[in-house]
Amino acid sequence: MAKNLLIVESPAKAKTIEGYLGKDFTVKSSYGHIRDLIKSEDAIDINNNFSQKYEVPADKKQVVSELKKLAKEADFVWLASDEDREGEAISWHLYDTLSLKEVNTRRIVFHEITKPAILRAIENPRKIDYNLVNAQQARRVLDRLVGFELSPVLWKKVKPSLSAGRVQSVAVRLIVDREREINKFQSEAAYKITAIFDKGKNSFKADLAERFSKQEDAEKFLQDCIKAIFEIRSLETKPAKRSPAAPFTTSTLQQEASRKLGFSVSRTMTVAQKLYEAGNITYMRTDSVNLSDTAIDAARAEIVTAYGDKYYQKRTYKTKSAGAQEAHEAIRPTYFDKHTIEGDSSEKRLYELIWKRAIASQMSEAQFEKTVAKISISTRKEELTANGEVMKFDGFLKVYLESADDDDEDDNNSLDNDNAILPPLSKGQLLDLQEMTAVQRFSRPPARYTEASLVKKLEELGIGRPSTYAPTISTIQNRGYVVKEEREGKQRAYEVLTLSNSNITRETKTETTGAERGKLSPTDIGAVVNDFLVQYFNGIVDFHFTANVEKEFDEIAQGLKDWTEMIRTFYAPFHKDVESTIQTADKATGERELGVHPENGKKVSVRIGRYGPFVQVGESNTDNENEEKPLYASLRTGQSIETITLEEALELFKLPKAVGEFEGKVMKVAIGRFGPYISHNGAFVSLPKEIDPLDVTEEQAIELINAKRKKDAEKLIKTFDEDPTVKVLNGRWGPYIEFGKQNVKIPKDKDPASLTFEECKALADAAEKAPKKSGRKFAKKK
DNA sequence: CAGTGAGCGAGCTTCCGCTTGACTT
Repeated sequence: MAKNLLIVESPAKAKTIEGYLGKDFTVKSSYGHIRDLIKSEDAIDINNNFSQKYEVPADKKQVVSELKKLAKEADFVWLASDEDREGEAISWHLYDTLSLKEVNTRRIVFHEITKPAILRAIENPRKIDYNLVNAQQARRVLDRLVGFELSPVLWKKVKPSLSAGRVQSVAVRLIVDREREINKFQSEAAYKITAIFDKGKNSFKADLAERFSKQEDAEKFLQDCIKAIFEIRSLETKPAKRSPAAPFTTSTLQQEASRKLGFSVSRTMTVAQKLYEAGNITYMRTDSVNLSDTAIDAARAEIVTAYGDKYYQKRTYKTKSAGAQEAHEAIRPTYFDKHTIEGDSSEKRLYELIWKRAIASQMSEAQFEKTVAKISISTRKEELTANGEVMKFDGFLKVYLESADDDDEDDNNSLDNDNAILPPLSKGQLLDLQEMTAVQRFSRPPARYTEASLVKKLEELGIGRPSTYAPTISTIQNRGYVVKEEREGKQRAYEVLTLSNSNITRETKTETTGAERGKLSPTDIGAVVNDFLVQYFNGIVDFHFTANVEKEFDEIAQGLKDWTEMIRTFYAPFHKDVESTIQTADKATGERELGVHPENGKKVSVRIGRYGPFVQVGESNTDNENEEKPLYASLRTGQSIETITLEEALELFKLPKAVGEFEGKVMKVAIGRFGPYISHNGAFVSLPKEIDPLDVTEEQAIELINAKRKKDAEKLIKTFDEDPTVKVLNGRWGPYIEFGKQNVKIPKDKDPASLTFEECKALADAAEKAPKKSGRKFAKKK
């Protein structure tokens, strides 16, 4: 039996370290935290210095008992969890739960998984740092108190099962605020002037910094240019340079994989996890941009061999994010000489991205020569500007260029042609105008957040951690606060004036604007919950709340502050707010009056109900028995109680409507949870997007029903005489049986075409009896 | 899933941060 037990957080790390340490060491993993606060409300005793009740969750029992057994047999136990607040707490929980003794327990830390770093750590053991543990307890207790006191307020005042927390509620707030900025935004149009000078390969572009908001001013400008003389008044050339970006952290990896590979934040993490477990990259949940010395050496060797000395530039990076705890290295390839890896295409692509970014981070800067030519116009006081850029040395750009977010590229400034190459020019040179255009451009509203740009923002605010960015984004979507949507763009007309051959022509063109994919927008419930929290708990959803408490956690970690004192100071007023809100606040429904019905003069209003947002026509609580009951209609997907108009709301009452008959049964069009559909004789057919549910014709409906039947028939493998509702079908994941409301997968060793009814029944019964594994948390209510 | 919205009340929901699989009609 090994004399030493060393415990780290991650099993992949354990494997690597075991290789470095030889047979005197058994290296095991705790799989993260092994204990947590008990689930019930009495986990924290408010009246007894916030003392906590912990338990080992069911899925950690096995890990703990194995570690306990090994710890008993070992001479020394080395606690090697990460060197940050959470890691220190993990060590303490291990110490406590495994009943370790101080004499044979060692706490060690390292920031990189390299042999020298591990050996150095083993030579420098220390004791558990209880200040750091206390800081973690403060963090844990604060989050529990906030989450478990705020959420029930929402259950009472908004809707059951909702949630609020220090991190998620701010994430939702960012998205709600952004949506309102967009709704409020008034687009302004202005004419942008661009000129093309000279011919053939000498031709180049120049533009005007000023824009004209009135068409007649733009036209006047072009008019003035017909007879003008264009002369280069000044010519300035200066060197410019560009430096590589730091190697990836979790957040920057998520952003770049989203922009360059189109990965969602959670997909990036799943793929990165595979790369990590296969030993191809370092740990993927990190806030550090630091590379180990061995990594820098390996990168240098790689760069010098592949590109030569002058491409190498040793660089060290400093983190910019406020809350960084830097327990790990930056994300980098384990071996820089491994250019490609085994794996599926997403693993290969993500690895390539990581490899390039890490390599580029140790390369020399790219050098440019920037030229700015100012061109005077004899008939006007304004000047045109031509920008040119020539790359003198590519440097790091040989391997990697960081891309920018949508909202970074700004077509409102006049520098969007600064990558162009200018022909040889000289001061005083006269230019020959080929063409000049005045194009109507519109100012753009702020961009909606993508998952990745939300992560970026949260990181800037110091909210959330590398391990929680992806889960937080899932949470706010699962709670129904936020949706990720595709938005179709709208057509917009714009004017183009062209001056060519001393002649000005005018043309109206159209462009698509506002088309978006994968952007986050708030739901009505998200907005109502947000407004409620902002009104009654502004301190908690304040963007700086986390940053402020983090400062206090740091003081606790340094031993300068008592953690119970900090929590007490926070909790007293917070709890008072909770109590008074429960007492005084009205139920939040987001109710908004749209006006009165044009025909019967009844009040039309929208609000959130048990089943989501809806319109109501007429008063609900009438004292008069004789008065008619109000009418209700649900809003459609994409509509919001905040922006819906009276006209749109009244449209909703036109459905469901009968569109005709088919095979002696009525066909009805209605809007369901998944969009507009036709119902006919107990069957349902979704309407394609391009058909407006309000003007579906009888012919269209019949056609759609027949198309659906045909498609279903293609999926069908067989049916049975015993029970025609039981079907064997070909699905997206292979063949399955539809047995009543149950879908049962057919095992690979069975041929779907030759299944008998009895076999199907047996498979369905077996699936029914099989214990429902709780992978998903969407427990269906009866 | 497939057009619901009264009011009452039992019993449920909920946080953030460490980890990895199990899961997907």
